[in-house]
Amino acid sequence: MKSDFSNWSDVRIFLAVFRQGSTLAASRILGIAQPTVARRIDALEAATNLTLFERDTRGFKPTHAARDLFPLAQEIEAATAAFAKSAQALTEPRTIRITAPGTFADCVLDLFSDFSAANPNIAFDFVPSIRVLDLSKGEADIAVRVTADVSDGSLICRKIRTAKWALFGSQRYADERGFPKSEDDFRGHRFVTFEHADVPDYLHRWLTDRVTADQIVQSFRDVDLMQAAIRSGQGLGLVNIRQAQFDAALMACFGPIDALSRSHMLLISPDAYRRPEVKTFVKFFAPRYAATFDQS
Amino acid sequence: MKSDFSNWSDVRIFLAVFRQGSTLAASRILGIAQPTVARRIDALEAATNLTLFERDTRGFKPTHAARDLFPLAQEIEAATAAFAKSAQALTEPRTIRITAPGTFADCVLDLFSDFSAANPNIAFDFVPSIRVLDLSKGEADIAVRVTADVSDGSLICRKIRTAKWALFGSQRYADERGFPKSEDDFRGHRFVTFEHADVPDYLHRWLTDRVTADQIVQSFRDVDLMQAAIRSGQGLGLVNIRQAQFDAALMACFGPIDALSRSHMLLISPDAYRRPEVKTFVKFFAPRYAATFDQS
DNA sequence: AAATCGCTCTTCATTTTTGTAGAACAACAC
DNA sequence: GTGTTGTTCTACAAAAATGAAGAGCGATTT
Repeated sequence: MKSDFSNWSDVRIFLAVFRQGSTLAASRILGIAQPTVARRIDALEAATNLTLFERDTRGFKPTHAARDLFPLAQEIEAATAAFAKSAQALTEPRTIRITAPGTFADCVLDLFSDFSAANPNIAFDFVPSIRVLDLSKGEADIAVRVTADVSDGSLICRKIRTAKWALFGSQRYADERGFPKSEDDFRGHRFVTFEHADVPDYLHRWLTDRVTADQIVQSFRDVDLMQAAIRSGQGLGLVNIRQAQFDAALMACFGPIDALSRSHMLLISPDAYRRPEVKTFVKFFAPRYAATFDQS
Repeated sequence: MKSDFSNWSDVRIFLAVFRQGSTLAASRILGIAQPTVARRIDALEAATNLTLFERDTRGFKPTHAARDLFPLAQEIEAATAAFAKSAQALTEPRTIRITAPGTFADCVLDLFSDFSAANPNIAFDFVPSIRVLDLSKGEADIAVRVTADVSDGSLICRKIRTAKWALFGSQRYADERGFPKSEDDFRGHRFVTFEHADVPDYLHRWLTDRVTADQIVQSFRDVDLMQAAIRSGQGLGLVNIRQAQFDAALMACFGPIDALSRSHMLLISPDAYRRPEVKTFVKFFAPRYAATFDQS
């Protein structure tokens, strides 16, 4: 009485033998040796205390007990098939759900176009801004965040860029008024600034906290226009350091302003990072993003 | 990519680890060693191409994929439980379905009482006379038959008794008229016979085929009465040889009449004979039946 | 009547799986 | 701090399952 039905795989063998009518035919279907098939049936019979097949030289003929059990064995088979199918589905590429600050889309749209061209089978779903925490709850796969603090240690966190800012002016401005030497030296200088409802205003606020309203000669809603104004000598303005490198006319008054540094992070839920398509995307995205500029 | 989900037992392990949260706790539940549990999970992950658990020093934490798969694994578990339960039910003693000639019940009722007293958990179901063939279709488990021919070779056939018959008379009859020497020597003799609607009449017909109607002096509907008539010398009559041994007054005219020999068979379907309660019954019944007499 | 085919069973060497024992590590209690 | 508990790993030896090859046996075909 050691009825120990723990080897569930034996019902796979049972079904094959039942359907084929012989252990030899079953062994061919199952891809295992015939003696093994016979041994598994012996084991199943021992486990159930039943005689499942009538053996003779022309094959294995199911007994009444086996016929009774057959439909139940099929149920098991169906359940395992569903399990396997679902497991298979989980390995297949799915839509990558990504969340990012509002300004993000404008800046890196090209990157997504490029990626989609190279990987046409990987789709994206841009989910409206949600908290970082929600990543671990599975509401999104990837989040782009500009804050430095990573609240949830279970998330994979990849710093893809540190945006640094400095105060720039033109040669003409320098000739006329000179450059301030530090952020405590703004008296008598003139500034241009950038403001937009969709963009975090910490740059603008940093300026207004340090200069009087009449020192700000103009406020732009477009970065390029503001840069043009700086170039033409209308005032000093905050520009991303790497972006400024492409504009020879811009000259930094002094070094990067640490208080304005912001890390750009890619946060990925570990579950998502296991998915090959997510890995592929991150690998593609991170270096290219580092080379891009945005205002946030 | 050798996704070969053939070891169904691994979902048993999967469920235990999922529920316990650690391979060690799971190993205790399952009664197998912890490294084995961990290895089975590794194997399942390899088979499904999924990471099912996040390993660390405090246990195995299910991933999202594992959580998705869990309900399906439970389905498999439920199906195997149903299978095991059904298999278990098939091993438990069931009613023995028995079919026999009409006269049978009267003759061996005591045997059933005795058996039931000794095996109170084994029940019987007397099914109305059906053909032998129906045994193999599973309509009954055991059949008692008196014919010699066993049509279906797949049935287990046990000859439990050969009933032989001879013509008996009393000393007084012998003194008055002498005994016939053979069945061709019935002229001038007188006979008694037995007839009953519920009993096959081959004995009676054998007699009427060989003697004239006026030679039969009396017909009884009760065997004991007929035997008493023979004893008193009223005529000769057919009596079961073994039954006659108990009645010293009865004398055989000549040897057993072969044409009247009948084998009593116990036919058992192989499926039924595998059931322990059926085996027990047959073992009990066969020798006792051989010691009993009946008219059929 | 002989040959062939499709089975099952047995044996034995090989491969695979399992268990045991112990190291290493984090969390927690005292 | 220190010890204890609960966990995962890694070896390595032991046990078990597997496969290959071949004997034997009926039924069927030639």
